[in-house]
Amino acid sequence: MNLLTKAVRGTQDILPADSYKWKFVQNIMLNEANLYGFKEIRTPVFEHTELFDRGVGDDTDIVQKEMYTFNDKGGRSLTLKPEGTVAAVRAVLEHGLLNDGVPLKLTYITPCYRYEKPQSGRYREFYQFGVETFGAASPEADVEIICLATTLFERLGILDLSLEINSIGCPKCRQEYRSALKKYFEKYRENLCSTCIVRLEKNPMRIVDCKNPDCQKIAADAPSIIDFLCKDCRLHFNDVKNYLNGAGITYKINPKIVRGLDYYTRTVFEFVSSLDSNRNLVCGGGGRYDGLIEEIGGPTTPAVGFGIGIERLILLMQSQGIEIPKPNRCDVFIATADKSAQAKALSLSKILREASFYAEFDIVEKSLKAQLKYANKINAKFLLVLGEKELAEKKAEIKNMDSGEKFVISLDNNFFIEVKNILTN
RNA sequence: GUGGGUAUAGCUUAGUUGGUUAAAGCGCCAGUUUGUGGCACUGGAGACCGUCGGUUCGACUCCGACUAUCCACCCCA
Repeated sequence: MNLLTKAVRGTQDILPADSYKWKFVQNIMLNEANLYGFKEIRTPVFEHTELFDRGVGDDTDIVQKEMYTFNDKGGRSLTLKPEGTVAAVRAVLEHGLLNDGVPLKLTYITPCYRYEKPQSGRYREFYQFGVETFGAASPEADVEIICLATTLFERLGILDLSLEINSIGCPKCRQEYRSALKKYFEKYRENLCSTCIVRLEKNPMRIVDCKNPDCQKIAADAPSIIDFLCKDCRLHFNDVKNYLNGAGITYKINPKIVRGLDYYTRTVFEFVSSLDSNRNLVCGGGGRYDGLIEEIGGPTTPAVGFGIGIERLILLMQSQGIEIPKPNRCDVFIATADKSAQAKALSLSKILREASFYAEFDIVEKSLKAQLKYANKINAKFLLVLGEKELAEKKAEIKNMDSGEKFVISLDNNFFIEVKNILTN
């Protein structure tokens, strides 16, 4: 196929046959966030590259090899958002949103871009739903967001998601943990995989969640972050667990969750699904990032957030056979038997549409028979046929396409009242 | 970045050990006597078989490269 008529690798068109699903899911997300007090924020698709270097972290995979970075004609280095949080933080700082008092709770649905090899549930352009709470250091804030996520999944009808949580502490306790890990893994240096040998120097915490079986074996007995949490971090984590228990939210502690972005502190969590056979799909993830705002030049401000990939979510819903409500049916199709009736069809459609009924009439000059087939194809509830006879008598038949029942209605001033009665039973 | 699979009408697929006009279903369009859809029947349009090159008298079929796509790993949403 010609490149001219080909979508870019890793991108996809959402066609009319599917777009209603997106709308349904997005509406639920935004509505749910609103119930928790999150207000929508919209930020540009691209930002200054430095923002992500600083915010996401220089040595993360995302920054190192996955960003869509380009120079604009003014010589600025810009980057398409690889995730949503950092851009939201930038906007918060730029507009001094924190000066209006805390907490500041924001939500968004935004496209994100990462140059990765596409596969199931992974695209180069994907949509992310996110919520962010700024200015709340309390464990309640963490749990509120986890709560939001679980009710959201419930509302969407998704069943088999399991919540896994961990605490990766603050920079202080993490430093101790890091050196302990280093010491531990150093003993097994020659048995580690090549990437982990590099990690040993740069970021030993990532060895813990390496998927290489040899590394896993070694990591099984590695020290756990939880044993290295400082007093404050430990208390925070305990409170999170207690609140989750109190809220009846089941979870599993997974000390291997490290998360790939540099900015996380303390609570981190993931929602994992055992989709299909043995595949584990991270369907949503998030955590606390108390250091990020300061990192990009703002005041020291605690924050916690969470993101869901919409493509993955819809994939998951489809694999579970969850039915998404179909869009509204056409209320009335107005067919015309001859051209002289077209003007009337137009004006009657206009009346119906102005009253928020879904009405259509023929705009491609089909034969009457073809119009009826079309009405059937679009699954119209009612059919109204207009021709010379109807125009002359100012009366027409309207037919219930499901039952075949017919009613005579007038085409004069009483048209709307009579039609409305029939449409609304 | 690493590994594997696939590439035939809009969609889902057939295509026999390479042999002449490349099939089918769905969808689309039209008709089955005149102004009432669905069902059924009939007909029609629609594919240079991903691209380029090679082997051969002859390639959709074999070989190679490229591209695209899917899947897994890595990583992540």
